Amino acid sequence: MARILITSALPYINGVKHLGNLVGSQLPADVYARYMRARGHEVMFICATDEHGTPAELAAARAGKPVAEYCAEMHAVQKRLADGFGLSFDHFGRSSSARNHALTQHMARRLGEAGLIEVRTERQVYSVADGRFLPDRYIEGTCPNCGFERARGDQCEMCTKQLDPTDLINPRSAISGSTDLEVRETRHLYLRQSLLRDRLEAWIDSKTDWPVLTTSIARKWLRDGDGLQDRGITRDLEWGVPAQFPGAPWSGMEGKVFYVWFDAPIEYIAATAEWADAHGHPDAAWQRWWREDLGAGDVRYVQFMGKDNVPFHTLSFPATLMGANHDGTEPWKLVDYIKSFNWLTYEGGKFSTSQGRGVFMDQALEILPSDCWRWWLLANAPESGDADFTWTSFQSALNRDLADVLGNFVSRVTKFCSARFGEAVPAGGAWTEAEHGLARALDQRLAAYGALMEAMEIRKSAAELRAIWALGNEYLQAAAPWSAFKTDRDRAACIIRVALNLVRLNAVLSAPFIPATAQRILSALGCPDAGWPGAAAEALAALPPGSAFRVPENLFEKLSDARRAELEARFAGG
RNA sequence: GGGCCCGUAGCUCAACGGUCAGAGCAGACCGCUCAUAACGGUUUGGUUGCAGGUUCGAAUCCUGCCGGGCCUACCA
Repeated sequence: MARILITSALPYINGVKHLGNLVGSQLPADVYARYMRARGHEVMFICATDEHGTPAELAAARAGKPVAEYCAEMHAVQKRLADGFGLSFDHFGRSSSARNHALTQHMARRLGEAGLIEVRTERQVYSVADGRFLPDRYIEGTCPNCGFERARGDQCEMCTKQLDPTDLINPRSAISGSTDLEVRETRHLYLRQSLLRDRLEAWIDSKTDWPVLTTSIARKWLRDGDGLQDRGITRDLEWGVPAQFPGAPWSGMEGKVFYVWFDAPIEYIAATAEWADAHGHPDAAWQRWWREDLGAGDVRYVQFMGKDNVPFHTLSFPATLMGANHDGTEPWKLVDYIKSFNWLTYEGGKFSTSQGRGVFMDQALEILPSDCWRWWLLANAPESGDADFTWTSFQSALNRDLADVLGNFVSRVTKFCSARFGEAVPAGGAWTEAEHGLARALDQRLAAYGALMEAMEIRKSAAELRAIWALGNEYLQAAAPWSAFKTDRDRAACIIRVALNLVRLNAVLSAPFIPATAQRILSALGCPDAGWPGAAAEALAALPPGSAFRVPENLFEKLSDARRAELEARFAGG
């Protein structure tokens, strides 16, 4: 039995996430976690809301609420949606938790003691009307290069020129529109990650099995220009982890908080501590996942994220953990494998909150059960390149894969048995070559499925799973119990007994992808407790003759053309 | 500007130096009738974006070009 630590990128707090966000980290992480648990491994699956930063403060202001209250509410919303999608986090924490405050400050102090933090004075744009410093992209003005009037302070979207906010002509606050801006001096803490450049590069180089997408982004940052740049890790904001605290090896940081990207990854650790607290466990319970000197030596740590998160997870966060262990007394667990994803687009374009374009998590659950979404999203996860959500593709996956191939198989087997033998696994008959052939085919596919799941090949795993579902229909067609029943009742009983067991096996194997449906099947079969199969021949005999079942309601309702067209129109945005 | 990824059957993708380039969907034909008119089988369909090069052999490696996407460090 292995011990596997899994973290999914933290969803940002300022609103409900769309399907692309879901499939970019949390959903595939969930599949992996469920699979590993099913294989009997000890799993710790952690996620949390990422609650700090300028957008959170602005969203709270727009909602007319104190930011703490806003975040608490949005956390509850995201928690409810995560539950709705069956995301099986061991803990869904909050980056604003007391645990994260303490741990972030602890890490910062350790980095300070290691000489990896320095105070720098810089000049930033301050908006008097908004009462806050403005990040570059929150300043708008006319592009000095092309004359575009709504250029952002970091870059002009029209001519793509990189800008400095002070380059803009007629600059104004993107928040309030105020032109009452001034450049003020402010002091910030910088993480001197450039000092760790060589160690980070050696560490990245040692990860020969990582996806190209992951390592190429990391190398780009390590080598681009003058190499890895130091990074400001504080901001002039109200809401966050205070950068000045008792024991801090610096002064003058009053009124400032740590940068959201500094404290967010630390929340992976803090959320595990939150988990321990919630279950009344001592610190040792979470430390054995995160500290190599306290039991994490045999942990395999896997992170799931969208490609935009890669620089922070391959460089800044490892630099933080390496630096915090400068004297060898705090060996924090570094990530062993990073699974990164491309983007999901919507009908050929981008998801857009402002335009109401694309499907968001709350809307999805109102339309159809979570497993329908899980299945399409996972079977089409953006692994090798961006993937595109279309209603046509979604309809096909739902109607063909789920309703016809899987759902109808369960239906035809249970109904046939119910009508001919009653609602219990029938006895009689012995295996023939047809059953042995089925078992051999299953063994092969099971091995392939397992290998793909171990490798986190999500799409390929889904395709293999679908092929396993199809084996049931092929077997029934070849064995034809409806014919056998007329001449050889025992033969038909044997076929249906095997088929009912295959229904059970399908439920077990499908659980990582469509957990709710798997549970419905298993409970209909009266065996909610189902272990991962070994040899197919044994798995096909797990339900003994006489064991009672009931015919479940149809597992999946199909999506009609009319309904599809209606949904297409509803979410087209614009 | 620089960097990275992608471009394979009508559609979505697989194959990552080696038997006729595969699968699902869509299309055609045949079969079955237990089942959500569901299922099974057969089959049509590709000068692998373009042009060169390396190699006994290239979708796969190299060069250039065309097209699409992403990143480029104060959004997260």
